[in-house]
Amino acid sequence: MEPRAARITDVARLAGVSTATVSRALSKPETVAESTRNAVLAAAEKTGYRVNLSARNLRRQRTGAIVVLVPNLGNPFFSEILAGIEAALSEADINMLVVDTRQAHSKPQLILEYLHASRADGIIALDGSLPDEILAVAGADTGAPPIVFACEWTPNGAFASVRANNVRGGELAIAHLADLGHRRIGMITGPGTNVLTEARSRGALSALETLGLALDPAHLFPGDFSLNAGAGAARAWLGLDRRPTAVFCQSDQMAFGFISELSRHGVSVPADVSVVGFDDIAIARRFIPALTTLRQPRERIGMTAARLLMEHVRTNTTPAIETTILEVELIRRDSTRAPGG
Amino acid sequence: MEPRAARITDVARLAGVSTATVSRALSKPETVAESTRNAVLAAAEKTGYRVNLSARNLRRQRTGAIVVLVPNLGNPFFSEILAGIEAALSEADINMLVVDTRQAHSKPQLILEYLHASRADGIIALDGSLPDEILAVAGADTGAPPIVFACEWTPNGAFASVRANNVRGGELAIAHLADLGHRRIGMITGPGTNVLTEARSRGALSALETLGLALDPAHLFPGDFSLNAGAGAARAWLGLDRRPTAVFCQSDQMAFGFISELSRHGVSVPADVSVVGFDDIAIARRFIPALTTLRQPRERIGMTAARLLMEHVRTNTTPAIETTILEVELIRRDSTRAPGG
DNA sequence: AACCTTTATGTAATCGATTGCAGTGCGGGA
DNA sequence: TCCCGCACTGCAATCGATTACATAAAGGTT
Repeated sequence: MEPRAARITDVARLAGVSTATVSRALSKPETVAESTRNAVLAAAEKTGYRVNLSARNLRRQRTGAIVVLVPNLGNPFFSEILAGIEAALSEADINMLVVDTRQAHSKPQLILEYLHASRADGIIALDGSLPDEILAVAGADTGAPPIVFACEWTPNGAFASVRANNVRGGELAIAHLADLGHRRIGMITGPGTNVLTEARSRGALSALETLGLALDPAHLFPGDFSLNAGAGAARAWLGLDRRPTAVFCQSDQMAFGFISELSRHGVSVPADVSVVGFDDIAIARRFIPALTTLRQPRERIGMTAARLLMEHVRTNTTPAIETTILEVELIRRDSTRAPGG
Repeated sequence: MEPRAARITDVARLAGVSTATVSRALSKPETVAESTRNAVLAAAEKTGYRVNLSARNLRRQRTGAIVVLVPNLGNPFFSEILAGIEAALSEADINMLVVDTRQAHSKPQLILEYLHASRADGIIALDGSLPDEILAVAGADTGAPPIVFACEWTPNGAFASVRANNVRGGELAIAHLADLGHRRIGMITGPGTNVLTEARSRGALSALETLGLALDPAHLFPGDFSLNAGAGAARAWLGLDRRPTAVFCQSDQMAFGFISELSRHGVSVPADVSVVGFDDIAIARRFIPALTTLRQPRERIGMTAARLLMEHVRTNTTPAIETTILEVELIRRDSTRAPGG
């Protein structure tokens, strides 16, 4: 047996009322008489009625979903942000659609599909480097759904965003190393065009300047946040005559790659070189050595972005270009110590 | 200016045809005359028309989305599976809804909402321990959407699933350690009720038996796949008189926790004890020491599950209770060596 | 008693696209 | 010339729920 799914008319008939009353009894219970409400609820229960969302959404002109644009779903860095977003959305009974934007540059059409009110009520972008083509559509007040950036943001600053205080993170990393007595400090950066790279670098450079320390260009290792980039930087470090005694890695992943590759060449952290990471991903406290790093509240960033977006969805407004900055925290562990120890 | 979004009637008017023709020109182009088709496409382009999905879905009686039930979105283990699912779905222009099931036991109603045809055309469950209440509904042929399990599965085996050969993984882990000369082999398991725990343990135990080795109950450390569980097992290991010379950890995370905690107590891997993990997550090759582990093709598991599900969605059939098993591979790295070396 | 509120419910239009069925016009075969 | 079939296209019903508006009944006021 496979009975057709119950519709609102079935419930109405069984309860002896009109469909309008059923609809009201379920979504605005206080507007119908108690006896009627009970009859409707009983009938709904009996028939196993569940509202048809396509019909509701069509009528209400909304979708009940927001989409999250993730630069690379396979990267575990994003999972906690997603968890935060999901937690906030599920409270409000809103669905989370997840889309990987790896193809965004080759096939922007694919992503553009989502920037449309009939797909989603709003958008959270975790990817600051979406092609201009897409940003233009998202920014125009052509009825595209509201958009909020989380963690990353766009260089032109044309959208609301929720993010960590990356500049401060860069400052704290350098200040910590300098406190320990380091004077020759290197840095492994993210991708050159990335906004996080720029912010963390700016913080680090300004701290160095304040301290009267210069950054030797040979001690600046360009990376891309990945394990392999860290390993590559390690090989560059090994090739130097005058090596930095400490290195600020702009992501934990790069720190792991760096330490790991050094270890293979018999160089030990923190004995031979101190390392600071960024992110405080779960494994950081269990790496060997446990990694000193900057914690950014990824789950909270996700939740905050989701709440901000929902607010705009609810009030049907374009998000003001506001930037919410959440603080980072230096977590001291075992990968840093005084130089030459 | 915010012009109302173009509807199909707008396109029809501009192209001088009926809405029926517009609809056909867009979704079954070969059924309309070429000249008409061009006129429609031009009109669609000019008006910026995008089909309204709620309306289409209502009429077509489908949702164009499948939902993925994730036990804990914050756990990075799942991100690669999600990436695989997303890749397969996006090819077919199907959306991926992600839902965290952490609350499934306390509020099964919340998850039940999704087991309904008006929410999603199908379901992929990454969580083998959904409450019976939910499984009953999913299994009944009450019009609930088809469901496929990925990575995990249900103990009663009542659903189709795609998974790694966990039993074989357990066997390979033990065989590898025995090959190296280990005779006293311990094991850190996952949660007692988990199907993965059962399968991996079964493989390990049968391999031990084949080799004529027994598992000392004191060498069986109950865990839960987490970093902390591994650390806890390390403390138990340290407390033993006769310690195993090798330990098979049923997840990489536990292996990291185990190695890390041992390291804090001056015990070194693999010099003092060999360790095999399970999963081959990205960091495994960069841990210190690089982790010997069993690779399971997580992305491929995700893709395969998604394709299987889509097939059933397309043909509108309940998935036969078929089990697709993908092979695991032993990756030899530096955390294992001959005992007493 | 007449009139006004308030509360509860029903009627029917509406959201936007799809598709079964019916028509139209044209070309070819008998 | 007549008829049939084919290729297109249009008409209008349909998917299922929501909600503006109308109506009815009950209660309150003067």
